[in-house]
Amino acid sequence: MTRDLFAADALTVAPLLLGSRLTVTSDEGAVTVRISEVEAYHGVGVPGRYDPGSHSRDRRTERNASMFGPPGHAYVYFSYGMHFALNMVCSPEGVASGVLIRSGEVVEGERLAQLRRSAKRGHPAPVPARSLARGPGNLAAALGITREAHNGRDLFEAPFAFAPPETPPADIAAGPRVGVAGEAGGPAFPWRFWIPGDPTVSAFRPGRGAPRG
DNA sequence: TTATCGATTCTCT
DNA sequence: GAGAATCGATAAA
Repeated sequence: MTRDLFAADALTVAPLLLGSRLTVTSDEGAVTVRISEVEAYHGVGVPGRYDPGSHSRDRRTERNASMFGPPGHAYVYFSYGMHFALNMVCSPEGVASGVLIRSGEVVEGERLAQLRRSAKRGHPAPVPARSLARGPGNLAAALGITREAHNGRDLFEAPFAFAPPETPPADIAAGPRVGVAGEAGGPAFPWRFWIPGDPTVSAFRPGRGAPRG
């Protein structure tokens, strides 16, 4: 059962998701991405180190509620007034942990992904293929993810479809998380994982007050 | 190539 | 009311 993959905590699961495929289907069609970059976030109830960078670090709120839900489901949040971001919920129900899907390569539905990205930007100039799902906001846009339609939904049922990697990546790189403030965004938390050399991996941006490393 | 900044709105304090 | 798990444009170097 591939669903069992998500029973472990996010830090364990995150690197195992690299190279996996996620499909989202809608009336408009289906878009599939091969995941190239992820980040782990640990919240309430996860054994081990306190993660000050997580939405669910202290308590359950209305926004982060689905991070406490059953593993193998989606946690979708709205960011900076204009972007959605997709997480895969890990750990047993009641324990909050999730893997943020940062980037991927569009392997199916490139035309639809391109249309969605153009619509969001407000002009029709195409974006380079490697940038279609580069960065969490862009990936969610390419897949047509919204909080209303997808938050809390099962990743193994429509409109989602999830498949683990057929052959895991030969190499995996790890480093600080992107855009996370303070120590949680520094080398003390190398909880970002990516496929080295993959052109779809997003650019690193340090968070406010994040230490250099 | 690196750095800074505006857009836009939701969530939590 | 402050700040945010971002993006893309623009400026500086």
